[in-house]
Amino acid sequence: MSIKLIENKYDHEKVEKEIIQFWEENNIYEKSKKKNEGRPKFYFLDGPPYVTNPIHVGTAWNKIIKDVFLRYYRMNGYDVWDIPGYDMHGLPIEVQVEQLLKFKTKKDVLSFGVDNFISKCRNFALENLKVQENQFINLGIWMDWQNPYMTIRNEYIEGVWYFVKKAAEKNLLYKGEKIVHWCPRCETVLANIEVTEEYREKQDPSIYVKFKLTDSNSSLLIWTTTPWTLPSNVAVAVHPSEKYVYVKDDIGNELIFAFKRVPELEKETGRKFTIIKEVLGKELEGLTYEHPLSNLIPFQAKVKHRVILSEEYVTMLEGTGCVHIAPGHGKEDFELGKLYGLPMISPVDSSGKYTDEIPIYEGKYVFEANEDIVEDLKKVNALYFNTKIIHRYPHCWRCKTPLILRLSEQWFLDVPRIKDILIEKAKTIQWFPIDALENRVIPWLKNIHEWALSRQRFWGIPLPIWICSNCENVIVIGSLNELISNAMNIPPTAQMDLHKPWIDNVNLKCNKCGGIAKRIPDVLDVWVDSGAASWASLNYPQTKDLFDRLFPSDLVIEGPDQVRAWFYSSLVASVITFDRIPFKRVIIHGWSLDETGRAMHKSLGNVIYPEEIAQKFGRDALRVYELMNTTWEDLKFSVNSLKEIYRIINIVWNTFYFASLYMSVDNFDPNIEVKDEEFEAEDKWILERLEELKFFVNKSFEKAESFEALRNLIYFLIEDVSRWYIRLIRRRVWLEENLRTKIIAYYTLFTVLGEWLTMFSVFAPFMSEYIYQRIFRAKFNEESIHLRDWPKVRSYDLKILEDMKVAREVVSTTLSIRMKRGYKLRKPLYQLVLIPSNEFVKEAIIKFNNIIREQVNVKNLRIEKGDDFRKKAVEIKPKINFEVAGPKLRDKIKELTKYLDKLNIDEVIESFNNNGFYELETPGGKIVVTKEMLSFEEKLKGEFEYAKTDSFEIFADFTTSPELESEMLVREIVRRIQIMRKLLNLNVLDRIEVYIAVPTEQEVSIININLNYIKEETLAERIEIVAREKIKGELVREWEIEDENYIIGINKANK
RNA sequence: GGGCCAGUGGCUUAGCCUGGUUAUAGCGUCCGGCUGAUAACCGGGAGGUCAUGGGUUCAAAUCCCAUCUGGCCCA
Repeated sequence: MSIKLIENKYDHEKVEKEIIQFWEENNIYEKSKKKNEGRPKFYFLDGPPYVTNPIHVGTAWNKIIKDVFLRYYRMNGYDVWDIPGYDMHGLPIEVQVEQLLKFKTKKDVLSFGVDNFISKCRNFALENLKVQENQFINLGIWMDWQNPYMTIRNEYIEGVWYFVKKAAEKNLLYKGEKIVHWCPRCETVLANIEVTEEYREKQDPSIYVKFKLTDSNSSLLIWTTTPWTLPSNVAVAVHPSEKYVYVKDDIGNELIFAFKRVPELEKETGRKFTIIKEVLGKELEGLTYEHPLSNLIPFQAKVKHRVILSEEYVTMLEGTGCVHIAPGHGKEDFELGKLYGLPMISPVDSSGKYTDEIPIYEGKYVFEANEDIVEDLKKVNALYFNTKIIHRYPHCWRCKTPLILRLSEQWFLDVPRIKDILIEKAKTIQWFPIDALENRVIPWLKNIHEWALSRQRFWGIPLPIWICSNCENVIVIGSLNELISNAMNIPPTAQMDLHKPWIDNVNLKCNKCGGIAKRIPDVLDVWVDSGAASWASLNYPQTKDLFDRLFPSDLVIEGPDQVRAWFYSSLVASVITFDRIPFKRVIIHGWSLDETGRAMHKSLGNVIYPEEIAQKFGRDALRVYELMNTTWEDLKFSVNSLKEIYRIINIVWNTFYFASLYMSVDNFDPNIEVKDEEFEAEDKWILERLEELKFFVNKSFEKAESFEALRNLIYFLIEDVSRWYIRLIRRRVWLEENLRTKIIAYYTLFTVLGEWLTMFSVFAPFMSEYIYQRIFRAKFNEESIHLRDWPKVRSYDLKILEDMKVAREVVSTTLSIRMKRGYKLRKPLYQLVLIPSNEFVKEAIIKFNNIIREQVNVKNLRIEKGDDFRKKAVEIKPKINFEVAGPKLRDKIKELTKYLDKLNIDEVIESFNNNGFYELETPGGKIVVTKEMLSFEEKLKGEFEYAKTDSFEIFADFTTSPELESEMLVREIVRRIQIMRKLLNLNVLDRIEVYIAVPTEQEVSIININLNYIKEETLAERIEIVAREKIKGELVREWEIEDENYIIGINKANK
């Protein structure tokens, strides 16, 4: 196989189209897996994306990071388990399906038929899965797309059941009455973590209400923003150690509230309060009051309303310091209710409407009832002040309905009981970034509450709990086998599907009394599904071999929101089920924001989809752009920055184009044998530099810092290969014959680029493959770059790396000196004198003196000691201090001025140092010049320029000569011919004929002397110097060189 | 209300853990140069209250405290 030419312009569309097809037709992904079968395992666990919306660039970033690590481990010889997963149950899908079907309530679902609804949900999930799957594949993400895990499959459901069963065995599963966040539209409980998603602005009444004491004219003043909870009020809480006041306002009301709230209340209500009496909160305990609506609400007549104490829940920061307590509709209220044995009243049904317990409001939606209640309070003169407030209030995260708090019976997981174990286990997981454990994970775990597992919905994993209708025995099922062996009846279904409604028809035989046990109708919180992924995705407990081989996962990678979500649910589930951690290593990546730093939201209209970017700039550019970002910092997605990356990728491409151009033209055979001593200094350097790079890249991957690896790779290619190494080997590459040194340069470049590309392929798999196929297949056996092994690292020579740094510094410093002087690079510099600051620098300069000489175009390079050379280059010029010398020398000063330039400075200085003065002999007599009369200025001699760095000083000697001038002229002419070759679009190998008309005879001889050089440089067969009117050629051009006129004509030579 | 992360020229960013000459680089901009990779490349200039205010220290972008802005999380 030979090295093929790649296009001179990077065309991402062509590249990616071809490579996608290539991978598919040749099953490259499958081969990359097969290669490592039976070798050490690497179990990657995909955090399943939820299958509703198409992915955006943030979701893409997540999978792209995963892809990089998967490729890295595959290339390092691991047998990588890489199935993707999808989270497919839950309320979000139900809500979207309901919207499609135009359903308004849960009853609509029931009348539509649960089986029909379930099948709609399943199809919806599967369709969305397909959309996302195609998007992922399209980005070049290599996962086992043929075998994804889906939370809706029977085997997966069993895995989740297994967890519930274990929880039950450990007595962590219990049924309890709790105040829960409830969505009145979806008619189900929501878990805490679902609620915090959606705090949004809502306008509510803000009312102050008088609760008149039973045996006094005074009223407790309470404040609430939820009037609809007032019918359920049974108590008022006050702070025991805060001061409370009895006041009279300017219209005769007698009120009781916290002293600290007086100023705020005066401001808000516009009333003036006169304090009558002060008491401590605890003195109010036990006072009884009348519920203002007791006439309208039958059960309120029976309640004994009283004042209770709470340090914890009474704040002086808002309200009145007298807190309305409704244990059926508030978490704190509920806690206090239990403590004081208060009645738990919750006259609101699952759809958020009042029940018949309150006949006058029966059937009314609570938020709509607010106004009625306010009116009714007004009627009985209990409403003290009424206004509106806009505050943050929880809403249903899917349907955006405001939530209510409601007492309800649910199944809970007693997580707080295993809190300490969870924290201990979390500490044995390796978290990236390392601060995440202390700063995010542990604080979250310290703060956990019980977990409400049950949902009163349809599209979810059925809770595997059966209750005996006879003896109320609770049976929890942990697998399909267990279900079958305990079932009284398995409904005949062609396809057994563990979802509702099928499962609801399975009755079990009670293992205590033999009675009939029926399943509770609830499904599981969808967060439980993914929490079991670490084993359910391996079909455990249905089959055991995968689990035994793989569990626990070696790596998971997700966003910061998963600390409280998936990382948490996985930890809880795994610890409960196996007493083991679910994964050993966690990488937490940042959040994707738009260019201005705002989170991407559909509603903000700032969502960017990967397809748009891929189409414009290519998948590799998107990947490289996202992967360059520090993984655990937020990614501000900016198209402008992405364009920069696109440019970088172009340089990468260009570098490979350069290689492919010359190697293919020269038919370079990369399979040659090369001996160590054949390498030139720059070859040795780049090869050592490559080793250093490999070392850095590996180290970065060990620290999970793939972004550092990538930055190092790109820096190396641009800075060291493209801008330096290739510049150094140019002359060797232009050599016409297949000289050994040229072959060695090719060999070196081939080696470096080959290893580099292999590492780069995990980041930019498409272009890497494309280039590999054309250039590197000529040597490497692997059918695809992705079947290659990760390059091996050896120890490397640091000294040569340091030496080259010195050489590069010399070159750039000298170029900058030339620039200052306006001295063209084409014009050779006479001499460069370097004064190294130490031995090490000196050695480096000697080692790379050829490179330096060539790069700065200098004839002589000398190394000198500083002081010696300074004398030659620096001129010391005396200056007369007229204000000192004038008065003393008077008219003789003219004489001194005349002789000033002729003074022997060394003599003068010596005399000054010895005597303090100098005697100047002039025809007009002696002049005594004192030290004070002269000052000295150090000045570089005209032909010198000077520069200094930490490592060396440079004197550049710009002395010119006819030889240097002619050399420049020759190079100028060569350059003009080269431009003309380009204009004629000639191939690098095409030969030409040249005709030149020059201004004077002098140039004729210069050109004649250098004829061979010009021929070689320009591939000219013939050069003729002719008169201006005799110029011919396909292209004729007039040129100005050093203000003189030349005419050049060129022709493609006949073969 | 609480916790965590970030704030560095017009833009994107390195450095911060482990304090130490003149704060990194790219883009953009201005000037110049090179070029057998040629719609690539190189050199130089201008451009900075290192978010703000305190503190520790001989010395702070870096460590500590407070504040502001944005993000994430919790209540």
